[in-house]
Amino acid sequence: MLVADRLSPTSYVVLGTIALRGPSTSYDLKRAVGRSIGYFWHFPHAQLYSEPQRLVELGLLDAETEAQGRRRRTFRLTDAGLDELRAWLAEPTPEHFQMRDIAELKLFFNEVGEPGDVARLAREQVAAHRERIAVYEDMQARYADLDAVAKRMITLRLGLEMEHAALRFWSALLDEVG
Amino acid sequence: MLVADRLSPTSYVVLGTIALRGPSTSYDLKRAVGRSIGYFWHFPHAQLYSEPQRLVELGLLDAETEAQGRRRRTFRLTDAGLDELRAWLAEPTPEHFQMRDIAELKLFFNEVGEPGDVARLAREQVAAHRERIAVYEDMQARYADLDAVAKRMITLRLGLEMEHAALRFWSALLDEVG
DNA sequence: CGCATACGATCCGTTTCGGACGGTATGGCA
DNA sequence: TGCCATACCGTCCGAAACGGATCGTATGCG
Repeated sequence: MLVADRLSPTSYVVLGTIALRGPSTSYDLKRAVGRSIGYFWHFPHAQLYSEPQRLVELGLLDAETEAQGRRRRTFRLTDAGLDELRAWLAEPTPEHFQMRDIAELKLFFNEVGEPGDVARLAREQVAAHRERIAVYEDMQARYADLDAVAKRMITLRLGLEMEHAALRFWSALLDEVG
Repeated sequence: MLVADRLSPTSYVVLGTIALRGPSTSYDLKRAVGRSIGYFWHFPHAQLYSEPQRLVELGLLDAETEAQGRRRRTFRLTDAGLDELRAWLAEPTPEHFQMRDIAELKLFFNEVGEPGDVARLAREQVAAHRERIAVYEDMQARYADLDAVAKRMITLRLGLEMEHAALRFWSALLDEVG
């Protein structure tokens, strides 16, 4: 069995984050993911504890446990791990993105609800997307000139495009239904 | 324990789809979801067989089994089920939408890859989003004047906004690195 | 009549999920 | 110095989600 067959997107998040930050504990990963990828890829933290262990067993990471104190486990990329990550970056991406938007679901079923529901929903969504846009713009402003992270920050532009698209849609809908 | 606490978005997809189409078998649900919600909310078909049964136990659906032949089970909404659905439609939606976009993940980690990777990725994504836009536009054209489904088709507009946003982003990126 | 194909349903092992919990270090204050 | 509050850090576990494999049933066609 190919190693790559045993890997999920989660695996690559772990490999990639360690590649970017250097040797990391699970807690480091948790915080790093929370501040970055977490915004566009939902992630239960428990995975950041189990997944690295799996990757060690597959030979893509190795681990070192602190001698005393908390006995934190620090994971670092092996050569095989880096190769695997690079291969993944180079290969085609057949899956289309997936969305999970409760609001869109509610909108789809709006016929069943009360007349006012759609307007309330739209108002809420407008507010939520505005808020998120503010967060992204703030991040962009704070990191814009840090060369070290500039290349990662490009995903923020995609996030902003998406948020603006959603905002446009819900605003227009709100105009229509009042 | 409140009934609503035992419900997931999946539950509302089932309740909502039955509300829109009337009494349905699991297979009906599977096809209906595949043609509509499936485009913006990923769904393993097995759930459409287990979830209705759960909802029967919660009193939100009731079921009738064909006497002979395939003994299909047809599910219909109970009053409690309709109330539950309506309550959900009326209540606030605190969660922000979630995306899962492998391409965005790869872009975030692009520093680790080869220089050409980003351009290849962008080219792929441009093609994929163009294709999806064509599908949506086709659906829109075909159903535009069917009053029966017009209200649901509004979610298509949101889907199109999202796809165009993604397309804009990847096209611009391609211009920059391509 | 027999076979190919689409229809319809279920099973089951694996992975994900997320919330709850429990232990550990640190700094401040009494 | 000892205690407490708080942040830090890690794990567990039941419940869903997942998806692929499988299996019976009807239908149409040669």
